[in-house]
Amino acid sequence: MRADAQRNRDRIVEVARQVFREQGYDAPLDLIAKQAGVGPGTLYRHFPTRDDLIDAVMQAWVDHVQDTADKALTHEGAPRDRLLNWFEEYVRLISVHKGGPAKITGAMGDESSPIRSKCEVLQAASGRVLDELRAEGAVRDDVTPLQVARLVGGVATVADTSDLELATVRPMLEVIADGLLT
Amino acid sequence: MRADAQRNRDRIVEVARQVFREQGYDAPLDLIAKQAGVGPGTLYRHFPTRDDLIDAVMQAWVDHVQDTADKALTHEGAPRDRLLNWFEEYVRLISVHKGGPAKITGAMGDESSPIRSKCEVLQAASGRVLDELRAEGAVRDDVTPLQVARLVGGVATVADTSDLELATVRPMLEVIADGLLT
DNA sequence: TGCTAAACGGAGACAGTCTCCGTATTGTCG
DNA sequence: CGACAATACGGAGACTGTCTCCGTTTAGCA
Repeated sequence: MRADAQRNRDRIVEVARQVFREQGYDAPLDLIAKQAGVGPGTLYRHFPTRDDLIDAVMQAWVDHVQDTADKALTHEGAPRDRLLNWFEEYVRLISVHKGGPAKITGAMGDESSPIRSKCEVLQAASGRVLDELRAEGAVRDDVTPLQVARLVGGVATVADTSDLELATVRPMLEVIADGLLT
Repeated sequence: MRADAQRNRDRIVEVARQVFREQGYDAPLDLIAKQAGVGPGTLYRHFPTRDDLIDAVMQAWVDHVQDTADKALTHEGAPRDRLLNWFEEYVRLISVHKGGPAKITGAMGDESSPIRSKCEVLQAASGRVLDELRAEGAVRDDVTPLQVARLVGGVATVADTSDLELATVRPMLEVIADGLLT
Protein backbone atom coordinates (compact mmCIF):
# COMPACT_ATOMS: atom_id res chain seq x y z
CA MET A 1 0.00 0.00 0.00
CA ARG A 2 1.25 3.46 -0.84
CA ALA A 3 2.44 5.54 2.09
CA ASP A 4 -0.21 8.23 1.69
CA ALA A 5 -2.94 5.60 1.48
CA GLN A 6 -1.73 4.05 4.70
CA ARG A 7 -1.65 7.42 6.37
CA ASN A 8 -5.19 8.21 5.36
CA ARG A 9 -6.42 4.81 6.37
CA ASP A 10 -4.93 5.16 9.82
CA ARG A 11 -6.36 8.60 10.24
CA ILE A 12 -9.84 7.45 9.25
CA VAL A 13 -9.79 4.60 11.75
CA GLU A 14 -8.58 6.86 14.50
CA VAL A 15 -11.30 9.41 13.86
CA ALA A 16 -13.92 6.72 13.46
CA ARG A 17 -13.10 5.22 16.84
CA GLN A 18 -13.67 8.56 18.46
CA VAL A 19 -16.84 9.38 16.56
CA PHE A 20 -18.34 5.94 17.09
CA ARG A 21 -17.71 6.21 20.78
CA GLU A 22 -19.44 9.57 20.93
CA GLN A 23 -22.30 9.04 18.54
CA GLY A 24 -22.71 5.30 18.22
CA TYR A 25 -22.30 3.12 15.17
CA ASP A 26 -24.85 5.09 13.19
CA ALA A 27 -22.70 8.16 12.90
CA PRO A 28 -22.60 9.59 9.35
CA LEU A 29 -19.62 8.20 7.46
CA ASP A 30 -19.23 11.40 5.48
CA LEU A 31 -18.72 13.19 8.77
CA ILE A 32 -15.93 10.81 9.70
CA ALA A 33 -14.37 11.40 6.29
CA LYS A 34 -14.54 15.14 6.71
CA GLN A 35 -13.08 15.06 10.22
CA ALA A 36 -10.29 12.85 8.93
CA GLY A 37 -9.64 15.43 6.22
CA VAL A 38 -10.41 13.11 3.31
CA GLY A 39 -13.20 12.94 0.78
CA PRO A 40 -16.04 10.45 1.12
CA GLY A 41 -14.64 8.59 -1.85
CA THR A 42 -11.44 7.84 0.01
CA LEU A 43 -13.25 6.54 3.01
CA TYR A 44 -15.47 4.30 0.91
CA ARG A 45 -12.51 2.98 -1.05
CA HIS A 46 -10.78 1.87 2.12
CA PHE A 47 -13.95 0.66 3.80
CA PRO A 48 -16.68 -0.30 1.33
CA THR A 49 -19.23 -0.86 4.08
CA ARG A 50 -19.80 0.50 7.53
CA ASP A 51 -19.02 -2.90 8.99
CA ASP A 52 -15.61 -2.93 7.40
CA LEU A 53 -14.80 0.29 9.17
CA ILE A 54 -16.17 -0.98 12.45
CA ASP A 55 -14.06 -4.07 12.06
CA ALA A 56 -10.93 -1.97 11.73
CA VAL A 57 -11.87 0.15 14.71
CA MET A 58 -12.28 -2.95 16.82
CA GLN A 59 -8.79 -4.24 16.22
CA ALA A 60 -7.45 -2.76 19.44
CA TRP A 61 -10.40 -4.05 21.32
CA VAL A 62 -9.46 -7.61 20.43
CA ASP A 63 -6.38 -7.47 22.63
CA HIS A 64 -8.52 -6.26 25.46
CA VAL A 65 -10.79 -9.27 25.06
CA GLN A 66 -7.86 -11.64 25.31
CA ASP A 67 -6.61 -9.95 28.46
CA THR A 68 -9.98 -10.05 30.11
CA ALA A 69 -10.41 -13.73 29.38
CA ASP A 70 -6.94 -14.43 30.74
CA LYS A 71 -7.81 -12.66 33.93
CA ALA A 72 -11.10 -14.49 34.23
CA LEU A 73 -9.21 -17.77 34.06
CA THR A 74 -7.04 -16.88 37.03
CA HIS A 75 -10.01 -16.01 39.22
CA GLU A 76 -10.59 -18.03 42.35
CA GLY A 77 -13.89 -18.96 43.88
CA ALA A 78 -16.99 -21.05 43.29
CA PRO A 79 -17.84 -21.97 39.68
CA ARG A 80 -21.03 -19.94 39.85
CA ASP A 81 -19.15 -16.81 40.81
CA ARG A 82 -16.52 -17.32 38.17
CA LEU A 83 -19.14 -17.88 35.53
CA LEU A 84 -21.10 -14.82 36.58
CA ASN A 85 -17.96 -12.81 36.69
CA TRP A 86 -17.12 -13.75 33.15
CA PHE A 87 -20.66 -12.97 32.00
CA GLU A 88 -20.40 -9.50 33.45
CA GLU A 89 -17.06 -8.98 31.77
CA TYR A 90 -18.53 -10.27 28.56
CA VAL A 91 -21.40 -7.82 28.70
CA ARG A 92 -18.99 -5.02 29.46
CA LEU A 93 -16.74 -6.03 26.60
CA ILE A 94 -19.39 -6.03 23.94
CA SER A 95 -21.05 -2.91 25.30
CA VAL A 96 -18.11 -0.59 24.72
CA HIS A 97 -20.07 1.15 22.00
CA LYS A 98 -23.75 1.92 21.69
CA GLY A 99 -25.22 -0.69 19.38
CA GLY A 100 -22.23 -2.94 19.93
CA PRO A 101 -24.07 -5.84 21.56
CA ALA A 102 -26.59 -6.12 18.75
CA LYS A 103 -23.93 -5.83 16.09
CA ILE A 104 -21.57 -8.37 17.61
CA THR A 105 -24.15 -10.85 18.74
CA GLY A 106 -25.97 -10.61 15.44
CA ALA A 107 -22.79 -11.39 13.55
CA MET A 108 -22.05 -14.39 15.73
CA GLY A 109 -22.17 -17.58 13.74
CA ASP A 110 -22.46 -15.67 10.50
CA GLU A 111 -19.65 -16.95 8.29
CA SER A 112 -19.78 -14.02 5.93
CA SER A 113 -19.91 -11.15 8.37
CA PRO A 114 -17.19 -8.54 7.96
CA ILE A 115 -16.63 -8.53 11.72
CA ARG A 116 -16.52 -12.30 11.92
CA SER A 117 -12.88 -12.41 12.96
CA LYS A 118 -13.68 -10.29 15.98
CA CYS A 119 -16.55 -12.55 16.93
CA GLU A 120 -14.31 -15.55 16.76
CA VAL A 121 -11.84 -14.03 19.15
CA LEU A 122 -14.63 -13.33 21.54
CA GLN A 123 -16.08 -16.78 21.15
CA ALA A 124 -12.69 -18.39 21.65
CA ALA A 125 -12.15 -16.37 24.82
CA SER A 126 -15.56 -17.38 26.06
CA GLY A 127 -14.84 -20.99 25.11
CA ARG A 128 -11.71 -21.04 27.24
CA VAL A 129 -13.57 -19.90 30.33
CA LEU A 130 -16.38 -22.32 29.71
CA ASP A 131 -14.08 -25.24 29.03
CA GLU A 132 -12.31 -24.78 32.31
CA LEU A 133 -15.57 -24.86 34.20
CA ARG A 134 -16.72 -27.82 32.20
CA ALA A 135 -13.52 -29.68 33.03
CA GLU A 136 -14.51 -29.38 36.66
CA GLY A 137 -17.91 -30.76 35.78
CA ALA A 138 -19.54 -27.56 36.91
CA VAL A 139 -21.27 -26.67 33.66
CA ARG A 140 -23.57 -28.83 31.58
CA ASP A 141 -22.00 -29.90 28.33
CA ASP A 142 -25.01 -30.02 26.02
CA VAL A 143 -24.81 -26.30 25.45
CA THR A 144 -22.42 -24.84 22.91
CA PRO A 145 -20.28 -21.73 23.41
CA LEU A 146 -22.22 -20.14 20.56
CA GLN A 147 -25.46 -20.64 22.41
CA VAL A 148 -24.01 -19.14 25.56
CA ALA A 149 -22.70 -16.22 23.56
CA ARG A 150 -26.16 -15.65 22.16
CA LEU A 151 -27.84 -15.91 25.52
CA VAL A 152 -25.54 -13.44 27.20
CA GLY A 153 -25.35 -11.33 24.07
CA GLY A 154 -29.13 -11.17 24.00
CA VAL A 155 -29.21 -9.81 27.52
CA ALA A 156 -26.50 -7.32 26.65
CA THR A 157 -28.47 -6.21 23.59
CA VAL A 158 -31.56 -5.55 25.63
CA ALA A 159 -29.52 -3.78 28.27
CA ASP A 160 -27.95 -1.61 25.60
CA THR A 161 -31.15 -0.57 23.89
CA SER A 162 -32.97 -0.06 27.19
CA ASP A 163 -30.05 1.74 28.83
CA LEU A 164 -29.93 -0.63 31.77
CA GLU A 165 -27.31 -0.49 34.51
CA LEU A 166 -25.03 -3.45 34.99
CA ALA A 167 -26.66 -3.96 38.38
CA THR A 168 -30.01 -4.42 36.67
CA VAL A 169 -28.52 -6.91 34.29
CA ARG A 170 -26.96 -9.09 36.93
CA PRO A 171 -30.10 -10.95 38.04
CA MET A 172 -30.70 -11.94 34.45
CA LEU A 173 -27.19 -13.23 34.11
CA GLU A 174 -27.78 -15.22 37.28
CA VAL A 175 -30.72 -16.96 35.70
CA ILE A 176 -28.59 -17.93 32.73
CA ALA A 177 -25.75 -19.05 34.96
CA ASP A 178 -28.06 -21.18 37.08
CA GLY A 179 -29.50 -22.72 33.98
CA LEU A 180 -26.04 -23.67 32.81
CA LEU A 181 -24.61 -25.04 36.04
CA THR A 182 -25.03 -28.71 36.70
CA MET B 1 -62.50 13.06 13.95
CA ARG B 2 -63.83 13.97 10.54
CA ALA B 3 -65.08 11.10 8.44
CA ASP B 4 -62.47 11.50 5.71
CA ALA B 5 -59.71 11.67 8.28
CA GLN B 6 -60.89 8.44 9.81
CA ARG B 7 -61.00 6.82 6.40
CA ASN B 8 -57.46 7.85 5.61
CA ARG B 9 -56.17 6.81 8.96
CA ASP B 10 -57.65 3.34 8.58
CA ARG B 11 -56.26 2.98 5.10
CA ILE B 12 -52.77 3.97 6.22
CA VAL B 13 -52.78 1.43 9.03
CA GLU B 14 -54.00 -1.29 6.72
CA VAL B 15 -51.32 -0.59 4.13
CA ALA B 16 -48.66 -0.22 6.81
CA ARG B 17 -49.44 -3.62 8.24
CA GLN B 18 -48.90 -5.20 4.86
CA VAL B 19 -45.75 -3.25 4.03
CA PHE B 20 -44.20 -3.84 7.44
CA ARG B 21 -44.80 -7.53 7.09
CA GLU B 22 -43.14 -7.60 3.69
CA GLN B 23 -40.28 -5.18 4.23
CA GLY B 24 -39.81 -4.95 7.97
CA TYR B 25 -40.23 -1.95 10.24
CA ASP B 26 -37.71 0.08 8.28
CA ALA B 27 -39.92 0.42 5.23
CA PRO B 28 -40.03 4.01 3.89
CA LEU B 29 -42.99 5.84 5.34
CA ASP B 30 -43.44 7.87 2.19
CA LEU B 31 -43.97 4.61 0.34
CA ILE B 32 -46.71 3.62 2.76
CA ALA B 33 -48.28 7.03 2.25
CA LYS B 34 -48.17 6.68 -1.49
CA GLN B 35 -49.61 3.16 -1.46
CA ALA B 36 -52.37 4.39 0.81
CA GLY B 37 -53.10 7.12 -1.70
CA VAL B 38 -52.31 9.99 0.64
CA GLY B 39 -49.52 12.54 0.84
CA PRO B 40 -46.66 12.19 3.29
CA GLY B 41 -48.04 15.11 5.23
CA THR B 42 -51.22 13.24 5.97
CA LEU B 43 -49.36 10.21 7.20
CA TYR B 44 -47.13 12.29 9.46
CA ARG B 45 -50.08 14.21 10.85
CA HIS B 46 -51.79 11.01 11.89
CA PHE B 47 -48.60 9.34 13.05
CA PRO B 48 -45.86 11.79 14.01
CA THR B 49 -43.30 9.04 14.49
CA ARG B 50 -42.71 5.62 13.05
CA ASP B 51 -43.43 4.08 16.42
CA ASP B 52 -46.85 5.66 16.54
CA LEU B 53 -47.70 3.93 13.30
CA ILE B 54 -46.29 0.65 14.48
CA ASP B 55 -48.36 0.96 17.61
CA ALA B 56 -51.51 1.30 15.55
CA VAL B 57 -50.57 -1.62 13.36
CA MET B 58 -50.11 -3.82 16.39
CA GLN B 59 -53.60 -3.30 17.72
CA ALA B 60 -54.90 -6.51 16.20
CA TRP B 61 -51.90 -8.39 17.43
CA VAL B 62 -52.83 -7.60 21.02
CA ASP B 63 -55.86 -9.85 20.87
CA HIS B 64 -53.68 -12.62 19.57
CA VAL B 65 -51.40 -12.25 22.56
CA GLN B 66 -54.29 -12.61 24.97
CA ASP B 67 -55.51 -15.73 23.23
CA THR B 68 -52.11 -17.34 23.28
CA ALA B 69 -51.64 -16.67 26.96
CA ASP B 70 -55.09 -18.08 27.67
CA LYS B 71 -54.20 -21.23 25.82
CA ALA B 72 -50.88 -21.53 27.60
CA LEU B 73 -52.72 -21.44 30.92
CA THR B 74 -54.86 -24.42 30.00
CA HIS B 75 -51.87 -26.56 29.06
CA GLU B 76 -51.22 -29.73 31.00
CA GLY B 77 -47.88 -31.23 31.87
CA ALA B 78 -44.78 -30.63 33.92
CA PRO B 79 -43.96 -27.05 34.89
CA ARG B 80 -40.80 -27.11 32.82
CA ASP B 81 -42.72 -28.06 29.70
CA ARG B 82 -45.37 -25.46 30.31
CA LEU B 83 -42.78 -22.78 30.88
CA LEU B 84 -40.85 -23.74 27.76
CA ASN B 85 -44.01 -23.86 25.80
CA TRP B 86 -44.88 -20.36 26.83
CA PHE B 87 -41.38 -19.15 26.01
CA GLU B 88 -41.67 -20.53 22.52
CA GLU B 89 -45.02 -18.87 22.06
CA TYR B 90 -43.59 -15.68 23.40
CA VAL B 91 -40.75 -15.73 20.91
CA ARG B 92 -43.19 -16.47 18.13
CA LEU B 93 -45.47 -13.64 19.21
CA ILE B 94 -42.84 -10.95 19.23
CA SER B 95 -41.23 -12.24 16.06
CA VAL B 96 -44.20 -11.65 13.80
CA HIS B 97 -42.32 -8.87 12.07
CA LYS B 98 -38.66 -8.50 11.26
CA GLY B 99 -37.16 -6.24 13.89
CA GLY B 100 -40.11 -6.87 16.19
CA PRO B 101 -38.22 -8.52 19.03
CA ALA B 102 -35.72 -5.69 19.30
CA LYS B 103 -38.43 -3.07 19.11
CA ILE B 104 -40.73 -4.66 21.66
CA THR B 105 -38.09 -5.79 24.09
CA GLY B 106 -36.32 -2.47 23.88
CA ALA B 107 -39.51 -0.64 24.75
CA MET B 108 -40.21 -2.88 27.72
CA GLY B 109 -40.06 -0.95 30.93
CA ASP B 110 -39.85 2.35 29.10
CA GLU B 111 -42.67 4.49 30.45
CA SER B 112 -42.62 6.90 27.57
CA SER B 113 -42.48 4.50 24.66
CA PRO B 114 -45.23 4.93 22.09
CA ILE B 115 -45.73 1.17 22.02
CA ARG B 116 -45.78 0.90 25.76
CA SER B 117 -49.40 -0.22 25.91
CA LYS B 118 -48.59 -3.17 23.71
CA CYS B 119 -45.70 -4.13 25.92
CA GLU B 120 -47.90 -4.03 28.95
CA VAL B 121 -50.36 -6.42 27.40
CA LEU B 122 -47.54 -8.78 26.64
CA GLN B 123 -46.06 -8.43 30.07
CA ALA B 124 -49.41 -9.01 31.70
CA ALA B 125 -49.93 -12.14 29.64
CA SER B 126 -46.51 -13.37 30.61
CA GLY B 127 -47.18 -12.49 34.20
CA ARG B 128 -50.28 -14.64 34.27
CA VAL B 129 -48.41 -17.70 33.06
CA LEU B 130 -45.55 -17.08 35.44
CA ASP B 131 -47.84 -16.50 38.41
CA GLU B 132 -49.55 -19.78 37.91
CA LEU B 133 -46.26 -21.63 37.91
CA ARG B 134 -45.10 -19.67 40.91
CA ALA B 135 -48.25 -20.57 42.79
CA GLU B 136 -47.23 -24.19 42.40
CA GLY B 137 -43.82 -23.29 43.76
CA ALA B 138 -42.21 -24.33 40.50
CA VAL B 139 -40.55 -21.04 39.66
CA ARG B 140 -38.25 -18.97 41.85
CA ASP B 141 -39.85 -15.75 42.96
CA ASP B 142 -36.88 -13.41 43.10
CA VAL B 143 -37.13 -12.78 39.39
CA THR B 144 -39.57 -10.24 38.02
CA PRO B 145 -41.76 -10.72 34.94
CA LEU B 146 -39.88 -7.81 33.37
CA GLN B 147 -36.60 -9.63 33.79
CA VAL B 148 -38.04 -12.76 32.26
CA ALA B 149 -39.40 -10.73 29.38
CA ARG B 150 -35.97 -9.27 28.78
CA LEU B 151 -34.24 -12.62 28.96
CA VAL B 152 -36.55 -14.28 26.50
CA GLY B 153 -36.82 -11.11 24.45
CA GLY B 154 -33.05 -11.00 24.23
CA VAL B 155 -32.93 -14.48 22.82
CA ALA B 156 -35.68 -13.61 20.37
CA THR B 157 -33.79 -10.50 19.29
CA VAL B 158 -30.67 -12.49 18.56
CA ALA B 159 -32.70 -15.12 16.76
CA ASP B 160 -34.35 -12.44 14.67
CA THR B 161 -31.18 -10.66 13.62
CA SER B 162 -29.33 -13.92 13.01
CA ASP B 163 -32.25 -15.58 11.23
CA LEU B 164 -32.30 -18.56 13.54
CA GLU B 165 -34.88 -21.33 13.38
CA LEU B 166 -37.10 -21.89 16.37
CA ALA B 167 -35.42 -25.27 16.80
CA THR B 168 -32.09 -23.53 17.23
CA VAL B 169 -33.57 -21.21 19.79
CA ARG B 170 -35.08 -23.91 21.95
CA PRO B 171 -31.90 -25.02 23.73
CA MET B 172 -31.31 -21.43 24.77
CA LEU B 173 -34.81 -21.17 26.13
CA GLU B 174 -34.16 -24.38 28.06
CA VAL B 175 -31.21 -22.77 29.79
CA ILE B 176 -33.36 -19.86 30.86
CA ALA B 177 -36.16 -22.14 31.97
CA ASP B 178 -33.79 -24.29 34.02
CA GLY B 179 -32.36 -21.18 35.59
CA LEU B 180 -35.83 -20.08 36.60
CA LEU B 181 -37.19 -23.35 37.93
CA THR B 182 -36.70 -24.09 41.59
C1' DT C 1 13.53 13.76 -14.12
C1' DG C 2 9.77 11.67 -16.25
C1' DC C 3 6.31 8.36 -16.24
C1' DT C 4 2.56 5.44 -14.67
C1' DA C 5 -0.10 3.10 -11.45
C1' DA C 6 -2.25 4.23 -7.37
C1' DA C 7 -4.82 7.19 -4.69
C1' DC C 8 -7.44 11.27 -3.90
C1' DG C 9 -11.68 14.12 -3.26
C1' DG C 10 -15.72 16.32 -4.06
C1' DA C 11 -19.69 17.14 -7.03
C1' DG C 12 -23.75 15.17 -7.41
C1' DA C 13 -27.25 11.26 -7.99
C1' DC C 14 -30.20 8.94 -5.07
C1' DA C 15 -33.13 7.71 -1.11
C1' DG C 16 -35.57 8.60 3.06
C1' DT C 17 -37.49 11.90 6.54
C1' DC C 18 -40.30 15.46 7.66
C1' DT C 19 -42.52 20.27 7.18
C1' DC C 20 -44.92 24.07 5.44
C1' DC C 21 -48.62 26.12 3.52
C1' DG C 22 -51.89 26.86 -0.30
C1' DT C 23 -55.93 24.14 -1.49
C1' DA C 24 -59.88 21.22 -0.77
C1' DT C 25 -63.39 19.01 1.99
C1' DT C 26 -66.54 18.45 5.82
C1' DG C 27 -70.14 19.42 8.70
C1' DT C 28 -72.75 22.87 10.98
C1' DC C 29 -75.76 26.75 11.55
C1' DG C 30 -78.73 30.43 10.00
C1' DC D 1 -80.03 25.21 0.91
C1' DG D 2 -75.88 27.85 1.07
C1' DA D 3 -72.06 29.82 3.22
C1' DC D 4 -68.41 29.78 6.35
C1' DA D 5 -65.27 28.08 9.79
C1' DA D 6 -62.75 24.30 11.11
C1' DT D 7 -60.53 20.55 9.79
C1' DA D 8 -57.86 17.84 6.80
C1' DC D 9 -55.30 17.09 2.60
C1' DG D 10 -51.09 16.60 -0.31
C1' DG D 11 -47.07 17.45 -2.53
C1' DA D 12 -43.12 20.45 -3.36
C1' DG D 13 -39.01 20.85 -1.42
C1' DA D 14 -35.53 21.39 2.46
C1' DC D 15 -32.59 18.54 4.78
C1' DT D 16 -29.65 14.57 5.87
C1' DG D 17 -27.08 10.59 4.91
C1' DT D 18 -25.22 7.09 1.46
C1' DC D 19 -22.37 6.01 -2.13
C1' DT D 20 -20.23 6.59 -6.97
C1' DC D 21 -17.88 8.43 -10.77
C1' DC D 22 -14.24 10.49 -12.83
C1' DG D 23 -11.01 14.36 -13.59
C1' DT D 24 -6.94 15.59 -10.91
C1' DT D 25 -3.02 14.73 -8.03
C1' DT D 26 0.77 12.21 -6.08
C1' DA D 27 4.08 8.58 -4.82
C1' DG D 28 7.60 5.88 -6.01
C1' DC D 29 10.29 3.65 -9.44
C1' DA D 30 13.48 3.44 -13.47
